[in-house]
Amino acid sequence: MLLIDLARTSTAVAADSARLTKIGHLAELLGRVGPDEAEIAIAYLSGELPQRHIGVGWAGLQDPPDPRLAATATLRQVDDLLDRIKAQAGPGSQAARRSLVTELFGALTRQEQTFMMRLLRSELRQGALDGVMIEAIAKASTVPTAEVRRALTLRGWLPAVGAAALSGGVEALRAFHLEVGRPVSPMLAQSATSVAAALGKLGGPAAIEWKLDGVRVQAHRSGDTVSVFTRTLDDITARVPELVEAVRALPSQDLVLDGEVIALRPDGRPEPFQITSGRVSSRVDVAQVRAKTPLRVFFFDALRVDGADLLELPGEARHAALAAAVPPELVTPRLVTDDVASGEAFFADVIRAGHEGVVVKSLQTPYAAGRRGAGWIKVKPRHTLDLVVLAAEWGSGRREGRLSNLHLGARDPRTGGFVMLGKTFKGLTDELLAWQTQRFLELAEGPTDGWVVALPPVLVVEIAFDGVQQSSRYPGGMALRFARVIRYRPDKTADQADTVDMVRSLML
DNA sequence: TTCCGACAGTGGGGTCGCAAT
DNA sequence: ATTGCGACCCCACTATCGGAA
Repeated sequence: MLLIDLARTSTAVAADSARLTKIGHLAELLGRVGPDEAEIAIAYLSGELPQRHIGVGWAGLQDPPDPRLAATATLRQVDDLLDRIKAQAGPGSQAARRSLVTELFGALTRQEQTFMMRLLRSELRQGALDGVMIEAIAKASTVPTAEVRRALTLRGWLPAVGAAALSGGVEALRAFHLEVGRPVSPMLAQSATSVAAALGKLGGPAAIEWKLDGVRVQAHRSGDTVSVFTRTLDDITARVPELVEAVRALPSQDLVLDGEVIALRPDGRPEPFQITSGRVSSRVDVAQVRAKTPLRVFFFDALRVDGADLLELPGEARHAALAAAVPPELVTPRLVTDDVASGEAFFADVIRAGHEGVVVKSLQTPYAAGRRGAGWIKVKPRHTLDLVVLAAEWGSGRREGRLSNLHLGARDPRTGGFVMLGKTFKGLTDELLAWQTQRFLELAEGPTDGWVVALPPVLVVEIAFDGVQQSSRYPGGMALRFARVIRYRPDKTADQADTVDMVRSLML
């Protein structure tokens, strides 16, 4: 199949906002693709690459060569070239990559170039990714959607699942099963603003667990072989030897466990996320960083114990299996209750202990891998500050032509100026985007660089955030974590905005 | 007819490791 | 040694479609 077929389908998918129409276009194409190119087609049209990553990003895609007029590139040819790009390593690899990228784009028409550019930048913008592709695969292979989802849960990679469905139907999908050593898409949580709200959503007794501010891990054990995977299914076994040892020391020889690793201080309080993240990211001299920053693991779910797949079991049964397989010091602390007051008290204790929050979990729901299932609801405390808008950046995609990303500053009483603490684009409605674009342009002073519009510090905006972290990027040495807009504060002037000292007092 | 679950899109800060300068 | 870049950790929120209620 030719790349132009995919590019045309992508254009058609993007052209109509109706999901059923998108599914129709995608299914039509999947009906035409040969078995040897099905994985490539599914990957590209759901916004990913069979190679996952090829070491080329935004900077490596500048200045493509002139497009060709005739479309001749096949999926197989493009895939081979991406393989070669990914394979480059060592001195001279950047130049080699650049030259191969030029070769690739030089073989494409304008429409194909646009498609490839978006794909490689992870900005497909056709209103269809995995979720829509799942439906298209089901339609093209006349298989129930639930069967595709089930297989994806267990295999973790849609192109492989889709190719199987297209060539072998339901039978081929049924052949996918939980395999020790191959990661499962982890179950995700929804959010609520309070424990009471979370309990209300679930109705009835629920488990309230510590939410640790660390890195999600999925540990697999088969005999002496232990593998550890992240939320995105990357293998980090070599970086977390303490976890490998802990799992190997368990009596059970056959395990798949879900949990979190985190660096704790000697007094048991958590290190800032930056410390845990840095430790888990380190690949060189692991023994050395381990001695300095040991990791602890806390498991909260069991997907397999001693030959039994537990995914379909209710949460409480899975937890019972976990508690039987793992000693209590490796299990995430929890409270099972339907009493709002004791739940809120538990939450307050967790926050006092320095942790991120809690996850309220249904006792009934199965492990809904890869989806933000309604069975898990996270609750975190929310801080707010009144900050001053210092500048704004032009948005892209559906925010093109709108001033979107706000630069936020706190008042510095010593200088009378403002200290930037970070940016945010979150929490803005279309209406607010339109309003602020107009208002900012009225206020803007002086020329802009076409990207950032500087503003006089007069507008006050209420910002929610999860915490203050150390920063080497911003002049105050601190930045807000997960900042989002709550509302503008027209009732406040800039000299009533919160101060850097107040922000600094939150950084502990 | 209204409600709501799921999805896609739009980006945020920080860290590490590698290649280039 | 320092800088630029890609990849990955953590992530919040709104708009939209279409099935559920």
